[in-house]
Amino acid sequence: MDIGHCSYDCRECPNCKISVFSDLTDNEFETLNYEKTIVQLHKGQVLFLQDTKPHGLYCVKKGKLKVFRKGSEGKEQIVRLATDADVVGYRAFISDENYQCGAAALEETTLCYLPRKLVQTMMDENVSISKKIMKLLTDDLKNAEIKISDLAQKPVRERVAETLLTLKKKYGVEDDGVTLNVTLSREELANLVGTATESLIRILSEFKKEGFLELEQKKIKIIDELHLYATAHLYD
Amino acid sequence: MDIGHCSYDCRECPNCKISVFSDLTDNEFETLNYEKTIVQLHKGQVLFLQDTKPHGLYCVKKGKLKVFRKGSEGKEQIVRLATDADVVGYRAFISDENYQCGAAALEETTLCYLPRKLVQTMMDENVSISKKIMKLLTDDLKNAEIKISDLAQKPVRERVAETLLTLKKKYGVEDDGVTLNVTLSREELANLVGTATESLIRILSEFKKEGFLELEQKKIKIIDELHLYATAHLYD
DNA sequence: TTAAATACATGATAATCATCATATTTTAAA
DNA sequence: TTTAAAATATGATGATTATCATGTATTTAA
Repeated sequence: MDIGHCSYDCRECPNCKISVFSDLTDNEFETLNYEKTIVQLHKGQVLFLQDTKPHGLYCVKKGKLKVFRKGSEGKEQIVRLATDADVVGYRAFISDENYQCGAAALEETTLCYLPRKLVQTMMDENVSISKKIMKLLTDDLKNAEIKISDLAQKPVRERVAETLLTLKKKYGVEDDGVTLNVTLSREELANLVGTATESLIRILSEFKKEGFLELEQKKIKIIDELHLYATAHLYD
Repeated sequence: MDIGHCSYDCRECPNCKISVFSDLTDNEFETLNYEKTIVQLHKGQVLFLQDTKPHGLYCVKKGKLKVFRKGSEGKEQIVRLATDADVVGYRAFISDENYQCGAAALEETTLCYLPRKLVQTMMDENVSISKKIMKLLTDDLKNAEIKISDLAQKPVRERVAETLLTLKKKYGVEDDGVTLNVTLSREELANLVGTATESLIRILSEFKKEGFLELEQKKIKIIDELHLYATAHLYD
């Protein structure tokens, strides 16, 4: 994990228009520029560990991360995914508790680290930040509640279909228009769906046989999106 | 669902000391008293339905509620429980979306309904309210994330044990010190655990045979809490 | 480049869990 | 109170899913 001081103006960051920090004054941007730290993560590297204490929060400049929780048997459940302009590690930070999830990079990722004091000052001075963090929380809670009812009610096959569609929505596709723009191992995909790795693999093969997908190593191409939607039972 | 205008001063409400509205000025209390509406729900009555539009939020004065989500097969998954001083229906309200969960009373319940405008004014004028709502959100998100990893990783038996302990923590016990202070049907318990009703019933019987519980109709007595903790695998 | 390690894949099997059937008990209604 | 309806309980069965075993492919490191 490389850490270095600011090398660019946050106002130049393309995410600043859509992120939590979009409505800052010039003064606030100056402070942000000065106080923030750049964090560079290689694929697989850990940003923070479950059960450790947060000292600030992270804003994703570019890259992809998984947020996961380890069960008693050591198996990890991916609870959420993050990408450009997302904020990670903010739940524990806001509620002043230890992280209950860990986070790790899915690919080369650049983040900005904002130390506790900076965030607190900004939240106190600028109401729009609180409001936007609240929006993050409600969105995350919404998705978490959907995930709960899915896990309790849908069979694995439906959840796999749904997960693939979620991945497309979250990370988009490559230039060919079909290849999911994210690289996950089968194990990670299984940990996202909430199933055994072998079951996930089997269902991917089924989907391939049925013509819904094409698989090339870790690359997944969504060929028949409509049938995926149908098997996911998303709209009924 | 009985609705009536305020008959008492919110400052008298025992929940006001611990709820979201603990740090109000006298002026704000006056407005609250005037604008709020009392809602009375009998057991089983619905407070709001999934996919409908929220117009305000509800503060539980006294009672118990379930917040649940209906799956495509009509089965409901209980996502959260509420009791005195809890706020319900606030996620959808804050993010200005339709309810994605419904809510219904588990017993005779009294709530205060705060209409949209009132809440918005109060949140704008009083920062402490936003902060406390944010705390609600982080707590709910935390619990939701735990529930996700439990559903994905723990077998039903462990989840039943954990659910019983959660119920004890949330609603406490009767004067005898062992009887759970909440009445749920077996189906509701199953919908809370995320399993089939028959499976839930079977495991309750197991726990009874093993001496962890005593069952008298809908009343559940926790006799051997330590063994329940052990089977729930909560601390490892 | 080759060997070792890791990830992926698939079959066989076993465990978990849901569903169906049915009986009993409890609750609600006539 | 009596009857009907609903909830609870339990057994039998089948489907789903996890685990284990093993083989193949892919990646990584020497």
